[in-house]
Amino acid sequence: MAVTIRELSKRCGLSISTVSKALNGYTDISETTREAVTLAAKEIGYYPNAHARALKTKRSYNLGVLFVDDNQSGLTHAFFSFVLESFKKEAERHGYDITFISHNMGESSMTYLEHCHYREVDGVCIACINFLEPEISQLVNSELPIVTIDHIFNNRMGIQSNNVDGIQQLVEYVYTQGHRKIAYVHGPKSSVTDSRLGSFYRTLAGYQVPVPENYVLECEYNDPPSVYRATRQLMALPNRPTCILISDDYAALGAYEAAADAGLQIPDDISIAGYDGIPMMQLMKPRLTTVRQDTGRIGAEAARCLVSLIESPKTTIPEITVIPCRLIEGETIAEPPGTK
Amino acid sequence: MAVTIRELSKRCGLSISTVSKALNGYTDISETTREAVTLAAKEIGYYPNAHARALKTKRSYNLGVLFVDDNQSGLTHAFFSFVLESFKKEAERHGYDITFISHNMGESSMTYLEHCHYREVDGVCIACINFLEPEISQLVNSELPIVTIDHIFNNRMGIQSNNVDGIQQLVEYVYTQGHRKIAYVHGPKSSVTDSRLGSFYRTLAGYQVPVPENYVLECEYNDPPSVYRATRQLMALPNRPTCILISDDYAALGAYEAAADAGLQIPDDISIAGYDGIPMMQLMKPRLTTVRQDTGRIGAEAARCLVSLIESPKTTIPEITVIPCRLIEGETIAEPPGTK
DNA sequence: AAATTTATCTACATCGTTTTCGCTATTAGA
DNA sequence: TCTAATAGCGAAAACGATGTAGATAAATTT
Repeated sequence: MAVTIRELSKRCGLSISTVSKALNGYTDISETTREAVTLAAKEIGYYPNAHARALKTKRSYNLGVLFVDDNQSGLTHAFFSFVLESFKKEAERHGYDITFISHNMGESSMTYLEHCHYREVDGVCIACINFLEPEISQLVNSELPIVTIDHIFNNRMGIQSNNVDGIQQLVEYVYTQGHRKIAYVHGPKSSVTDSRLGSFYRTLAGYQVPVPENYVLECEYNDPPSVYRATRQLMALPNRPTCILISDDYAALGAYEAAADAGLQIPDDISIAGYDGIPMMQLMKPRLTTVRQDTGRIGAEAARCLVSLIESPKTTIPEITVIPCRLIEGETIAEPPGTK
Repeated sequence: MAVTIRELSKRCGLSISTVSKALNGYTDISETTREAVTLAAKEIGYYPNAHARALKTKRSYNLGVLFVDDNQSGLTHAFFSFVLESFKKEAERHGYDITFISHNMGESSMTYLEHCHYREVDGVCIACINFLEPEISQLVNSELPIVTIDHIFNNRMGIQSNNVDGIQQLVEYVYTQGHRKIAYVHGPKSSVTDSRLGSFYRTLAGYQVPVPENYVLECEYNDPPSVYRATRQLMALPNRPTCILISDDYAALGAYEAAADAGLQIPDDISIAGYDGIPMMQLMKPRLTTVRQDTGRIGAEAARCLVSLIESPKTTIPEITVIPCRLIEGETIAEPPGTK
């Protein structure tokens, strides 16, 4: 059994109130008793019971994490697991645990918001989800502190990777390498996809490079098979692109496979690039050229913002935090074949 | 604000006690009022506050998860993230949320056990950790329901993949493919490593295949660089092995890289195999031959055991649950060069 | 008809905290 | 020397639920 404040108070020969106040930094406690209490607390390993405290203070020191991708990859998501990990680390640094929000607890199914209320989380981080679901609106319209990753709701805090700049860097790079026939296998419609796709078109337009309609295909994020299919399709085109940009690093595995199955060498016969910069793809042969998103900063920033939103609601924090990203030159982009 | 039982009771024109009992299946409540209460609860979206309930009942419906690997990969662990995901799913099915146990909450650092008490978790799942740490002993010697994955404490419940059988299948397979010079790059000392290593030696002894001392090297789990180094070392041996078994799938990426850097083709010049069967490595070219651990069952079984341990402490559950695994024939094992 | 049982419901203590308010000394002010 | 201020502590009421023990009315038994 955990030790309670009552036992601690007995041991110190003080009232419960005094002990509580001593531990919580109230000023009407003498330094000597405070020290005595702190010491005794350490000795018997006292920690205030989180539930009792939450009940009284309405603060659970728990952050809800809402992360549901189309593939249900959950914790196994090749990219987001990194964001989550750093979110969690930063949250812990501030004294918060995290709780995954879902809507199927036991038999009873609850909405996301109900789950949040049930566990009384102090705030929620929403990431990588279908932001149009009504359940999400319910949550976003609630009074809960919320931070979103990779999506912006008006008057809600958001963390975003600089997708426009990322794609621009990437496109400029492949253009500089000599590519003029550049295809893009992008993810399903979402604000992230929109920024990247927009940046893709804009940058190429800047170079006056035309983009045939059939050079742009949709696939699922984090889903190699769908990229495999799209890549095969592109490779079979009469006017085959010399370079294919893929929605994300992990899914790019599908492109590696497609190339191998089509008998094409990367990058000699065809160039490819990913997006995300997950460590694993930097171990591939050839090393994937990609844009690294700073998962460490994205997650940590999200946690930091959420915490400060909770702990000092007045402070005006920038609505949207944009995290820079940077090109990683791997080995999957070469000059297009026949160049010289 | 979440809606409380008081408001619900007002709405129903009943006392708080009655409402509580109606919702908790007490028999001294008439069917009609029970229905009225349940209906009203649904209408106004009432859920009992988890903290208040936990405070009173001493049950938080929260499971602690303790997972700390040497590399601090945390949620990003290529293999364990799958186990965690299925653990979480199964836990949720039973109405439990999960909480990650750590020892650095905010400024104050607490032991794992203190964190468990603080959050009043109903039970703990321990996985992939240095099981010798004193903090772990403190936890294991506590009164908390505990289930371990891949390690057995006496009189504690444990879930284990059948490592002996897995390695045996693998060794038999490579032996059948004609290999006689088989090396093993294994993980650091642990019960899992011991079982696998033991099975490795035993199976080869059964075939009367000698294992030179320098064929067996230690590396870190989930750490491609250390496997890279070990593999390079093996490849540089005068009496080079024809086949190298690697500690785990993800780390095997280091072997792919090592082979490429040494100018060797897999599997033509050298055969390799992994262990775990994570999906990602089945997308590699060549597809990794490995032993698939059933992460779905391992995680789910761990959750199931833990929950039944919590909810019906009397039931005698098998102390140790062994989950079968199976060989996956990929493309990284071929007949040794010069065979014919 | 009185006594007893049964069926429903309610009052109240409780879980472990925090926090407001009041109490008692002691110190300072006049 | 007497009053006012202050420092340090404690009593008690919450927070939102559960669960025991009791209350009331109706039904049954004697």
